[in-house]
Amino acid sequence: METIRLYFDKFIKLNDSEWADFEKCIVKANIAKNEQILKQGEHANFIAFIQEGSFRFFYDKEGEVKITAFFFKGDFVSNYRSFLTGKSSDHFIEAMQEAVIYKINLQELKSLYDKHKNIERLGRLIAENLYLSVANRLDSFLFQTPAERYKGLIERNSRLLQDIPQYMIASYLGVKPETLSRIRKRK
Amino acid sequence: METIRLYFDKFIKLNDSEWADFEKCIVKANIAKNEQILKQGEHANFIAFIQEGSFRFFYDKEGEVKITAFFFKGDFVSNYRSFLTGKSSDHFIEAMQEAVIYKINLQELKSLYDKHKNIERLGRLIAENLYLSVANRLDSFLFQTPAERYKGLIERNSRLLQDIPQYMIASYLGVKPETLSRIRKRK
DNA sequence: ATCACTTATTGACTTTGGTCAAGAACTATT
DNA sequence: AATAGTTCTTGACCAAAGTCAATAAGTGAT
Repeated sequence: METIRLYFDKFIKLNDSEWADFEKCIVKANIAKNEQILKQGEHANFIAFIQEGSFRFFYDKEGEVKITAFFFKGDFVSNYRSFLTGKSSDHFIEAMQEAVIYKINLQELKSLYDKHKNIERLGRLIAENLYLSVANRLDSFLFQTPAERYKGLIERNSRLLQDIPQYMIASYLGVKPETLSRIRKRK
Repeated sequence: METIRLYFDKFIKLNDSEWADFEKCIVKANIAKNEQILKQGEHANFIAFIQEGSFRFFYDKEGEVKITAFFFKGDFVSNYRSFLTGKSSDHFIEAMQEAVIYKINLQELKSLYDKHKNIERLGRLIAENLYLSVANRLDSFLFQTPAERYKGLIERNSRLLQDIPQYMIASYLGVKPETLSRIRKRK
């Protein structure tokens, strides 16, 4: 548990009493490859911190699969919209590799927000952080071509993308697998 | 000032002492049409609440103008990314009509976060709220055609879009004015 | 090593939106 | 009302990505 505390320290350093309460609400889970930690139609009543492994966040309507996000080691994983609004998720979250996560439940997090100002602040910092990720991703669609998005993605994440099939990367970039194949060839 | 308090009450009800401190940090400003409240290259050291009027959030590189967002009455307006990261803004924010806003300075907001737990919470709620807006906008690019984006936009905002020229709406939707003109014709 | 299965590439063709240019419609000012 | 300046529409053509189908390459299991 101390290893995960170091990760949270990057957001905010909790004192021992705050951390003790926080720790009580965290549940460690080992996730098998291809296991789904959230299904379409469920409410995302948790947010989880990834200690090891990676996840895909995808939408599946009548066999048409679209990958909206990848989550890697060190990221928070959830359907944050569903988490915030209480509405049911339109996406699945599925482990792409064996994974270790620390889950915290929505209700418990809310009472931690009430109890500790610093955890309330942690909640703000997480929200701001997630805002920045999604704003960056939106920008990549507003201002970049698929080829530029691909270039940026591999520059930032080449190692993590190593064992992700190309058709999933294509979906994440918003193009068809054939198109990504052609993008890769032409440079 | 009491009218604006009602708006903030929708996020969180501040008690009189919290509100008194909050109010001290708020600066009312009257903005002329076409006035820029943030310029490219500046750091967005404020966040503002719109009491009246509307703004466009746009990027201008060598005459190529792209509208990334509109902000209306009741919205918070800023370059939130620049606000959070401290980096300079790559966008302008410009009033499309005469406007009345309440600005709060970044440093002052930070000390309010330190002083009042409820304002810290307000900060979280604002961040969560802005997350949801940008996530919805990203979804509109991931899952919708330009025609669907247009339909959704006018359904949600028809009144507010009344006096915005079509070429700006096209830019917001990520298409050229000619294309929007054709979309409108074909239905 | 072989076979089955999944993933990636390639080619031919279609669809959608972009580009460029001309003209029509609208607005504001005198 | 006339003019100038925007904004919007339309047409002809172009470019980029999608679709469909065939084949190649890669992966795992026996």
